[in-house]
Amino acid sequence: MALRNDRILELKPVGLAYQVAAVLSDAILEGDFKGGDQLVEMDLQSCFGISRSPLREAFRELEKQGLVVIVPRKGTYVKRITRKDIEDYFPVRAELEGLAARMAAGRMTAAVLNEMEELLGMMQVAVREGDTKAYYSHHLGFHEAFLELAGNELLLGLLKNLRTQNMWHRFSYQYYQEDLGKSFTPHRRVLDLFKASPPQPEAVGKEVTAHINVALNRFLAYLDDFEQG
Amino acid sequence: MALRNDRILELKPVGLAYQVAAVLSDAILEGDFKGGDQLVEMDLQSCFGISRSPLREAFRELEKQGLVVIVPRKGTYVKRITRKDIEDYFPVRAELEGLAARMAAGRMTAAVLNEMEELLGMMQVAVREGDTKAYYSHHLGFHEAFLELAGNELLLGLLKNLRTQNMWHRFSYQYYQEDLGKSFTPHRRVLDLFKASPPQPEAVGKEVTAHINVALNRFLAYLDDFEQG
DNA sequence: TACAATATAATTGTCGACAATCGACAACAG
DNA sequence: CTGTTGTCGATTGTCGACAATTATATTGTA
Repeated sequence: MALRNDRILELKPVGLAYQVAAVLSDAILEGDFKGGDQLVEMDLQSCFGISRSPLREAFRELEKQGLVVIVPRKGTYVKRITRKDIEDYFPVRAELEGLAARMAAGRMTAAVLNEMEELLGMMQVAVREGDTKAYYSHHLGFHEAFLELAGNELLLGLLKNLRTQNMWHRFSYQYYQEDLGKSFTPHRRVLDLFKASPPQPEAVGKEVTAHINVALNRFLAYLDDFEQG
Repeated sequence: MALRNDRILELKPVGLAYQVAAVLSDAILEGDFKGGDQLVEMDLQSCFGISRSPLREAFRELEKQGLVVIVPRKGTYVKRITRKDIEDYFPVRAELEGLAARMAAGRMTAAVLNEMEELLGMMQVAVREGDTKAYYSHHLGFHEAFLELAGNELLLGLLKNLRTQNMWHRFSYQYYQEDLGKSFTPHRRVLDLFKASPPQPEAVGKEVTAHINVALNRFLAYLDDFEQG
């Protein structure tokens, strides 16, 4: 059998529902739909050229990600991001990432430390070059490095969901530039604490939690300007 | 307007999907389905006398609650509860409830204190009478009292989901009796700390977190006996 | 018998149509 | 003019049938 598995392009991942969910998720994250907009099944059906069944399943998927709310017999609406949502979000994420950091501190390895050091370096470069996209990407990797090390699947899943929403917040408010670089130093501190020997779980956890709560304050300050100015 | 808000009797919740989801949820919690069992659409369809569409939506609902896992093109399976699931679960819940307690401590009211005191009293009665069901119910109320007071919707939602899984664990292992009463004293301490003036958020948070992690150890000890003996 | 290829059955994925429900507006009674 | 009731259009909820995929059984061959 020569040439047997060359999906050149368009390899179907699985199921229309998941593909549609992915597309809609991106669309929402990019701001193609505004908060409060109703996702009308008939419209999207003709738009995608598919039936309503996979669409409805895609809606359920989006609801799981917290991007929409499904109101029975009314419809599916893009979730509105309020200030309170953001105020609620950060403390929860701060606490969970702090927990993850504590757990990771006890099992830190040289390999992961190197990986984080490398990512931190790339973050610094991204700051110098003003490349917000790259900064965010490496920033993401930095956090994921110790989250996975923590080895708690439930925790990992929760934080993944939360991260989606965080990305959404940032997109929604074009907060990128303001944040760029401001969070570099705290990450440096976190990594240094991870290097401590013997491990200092409590200190690392505190630092991570604090760093995220500081990010909340920066975000809220930005929101104040945004709302008033 | 005389008689304006008395729903006399249960007018239809909404939608077959939600009703089915509720029934299946109870069935899983009660152990009518074992972990790993496949929920076959055709079977349940004829069982409930409905179509497959609402069933599939109900599956998505159950997945959101963490009771099943949906494997594309394979099927929907009742989640297997492993020891690691439990080990992962408690620290996360402990951390989040600790956070909720800290937040609630700052806004505690006499009304809520009284409510918690009353619930604690009923828990004690339940212990004396060996009424596990009542104990669990009041225990639930005790926790919910300060969770709601925290005023963080996201946190409340996450913990509600987690609680469902906790209930499931207990059901799965018939852990009820062992636990009965063992957790009474810690709750007494938590409530006393909530009464402190000025409020001591850190102390309350620590106590709550610790109390839940102790519960984990009790559960794991029980599991050891269960597995070996 | 062991193993591979094929045929068959079981199960999920998708579709188009019909029914139930909701919101808005019009018609009507007071 | 105001409040209630009825009708209509729009949208979601449900259904039964068909297509695609996966799992199982059967057959053929060494």
